[in-house]
Amino acid sequence: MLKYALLGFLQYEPKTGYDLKQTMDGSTNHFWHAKQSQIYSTLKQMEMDGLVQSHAESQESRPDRKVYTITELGKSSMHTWLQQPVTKLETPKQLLLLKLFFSGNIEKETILTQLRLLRNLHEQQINVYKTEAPDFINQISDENPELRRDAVMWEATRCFGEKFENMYIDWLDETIQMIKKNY
Amino acid sequence: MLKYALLGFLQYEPKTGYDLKQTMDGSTNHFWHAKQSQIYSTLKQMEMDGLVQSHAESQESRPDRKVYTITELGKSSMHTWLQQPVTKLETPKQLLLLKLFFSGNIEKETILTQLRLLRNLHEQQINVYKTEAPDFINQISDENPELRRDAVMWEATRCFGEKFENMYIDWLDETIQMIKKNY
DNA sequence: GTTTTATATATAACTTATTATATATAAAAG
DNA sequence: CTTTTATATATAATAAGTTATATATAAAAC
Repeated sequence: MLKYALLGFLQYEPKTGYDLKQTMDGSTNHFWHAKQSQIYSTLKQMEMDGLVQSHAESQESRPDRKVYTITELGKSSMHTWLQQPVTKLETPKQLLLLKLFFSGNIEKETILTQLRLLRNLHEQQINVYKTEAPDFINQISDENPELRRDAVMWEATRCFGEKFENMYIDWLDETIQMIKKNY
Repeated sequence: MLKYALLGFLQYEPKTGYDLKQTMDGSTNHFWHAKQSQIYSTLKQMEMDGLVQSHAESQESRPDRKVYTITELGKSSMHTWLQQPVTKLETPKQLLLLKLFFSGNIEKETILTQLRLLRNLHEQQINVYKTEAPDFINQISDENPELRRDAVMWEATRCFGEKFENMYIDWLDETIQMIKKNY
């Protein structure tokens, strides 16, 4: 599926693997991420499949930039994918839940410490969604009115992140209380 | 990480790869899943690493059962893992959010149809958490009082699933309204 | 002035996960 | 009585993802 994320960004403008990594880290990271090495090898595969085309751009004092441009095949392939609905529930892997599931004979305080540590991490993440993210979206949609519809979608994914983190913290608080009582 | 899921179940009793697949499908599936082939190859690797030991059990009219038993090394390895806290936020991949993020020039009705379809799937899943899952947990913890603490943990993961699905449906409803208005 | 960080690209080795396929039998369904 | 489903085990081929490493330069920090 990574190829669709890359095609998605290349629809706006040509980019290098490096650019794509930076862009993903700053936007889709909370629901789609990839390592640099995976982006490079996926781009290579995508060029072989005719979805993108690369050309070298020389720079004065840096190595050449290998800039990828989306092809017509890439555009139609992306469009087709976007039309298709998600027909199966996703059950993403959650390390914390796996650990908790088997923690029936772990000391009470060890578990509580783990849950409180995780609560801090999630609280930090909420602030990212509440401040950084909306600024970024408002800025883009003010400066580029033609991206208004895109910005609606970006805002929807930001909302999801915020809701998810709030739900997660609620659950952590309930679980901490539950373990205090019943354990 | 799959090995810890397998070790976790083998702590209760020896099982075959087939058993483990059935058990996972019926319990950890919403936060940890694996294909049969992955379970078989992971068990093989785990035996080489000394975490489990297998023995053949012959059956009258079926192929032999290859039953895996957890070793002392497996038990201590599992215990060590359970003590370690989760120190990084997980950002699980979500196909629907990726698709939505790039749906800025997809027809309104196409997106709304996709979101409504997904809403149905999540509503079905809520019922699983609200009925099937708690029954299973109550039954086990009544019949096996020594598993009371385990059942507390299982209930915590079930709660997460229920909360997650409720949050997801709320978000879908809000997003559907938002797209109706702003698109 | 030396170290660190950022820019920019890329590969090798490895781990993890998925899809497809193979064998074999018995019970249940049509 | 034929097909399908369930039980039970397993491998091959492929795809996806991670970790570690390599090269090269310039700007910024210490």
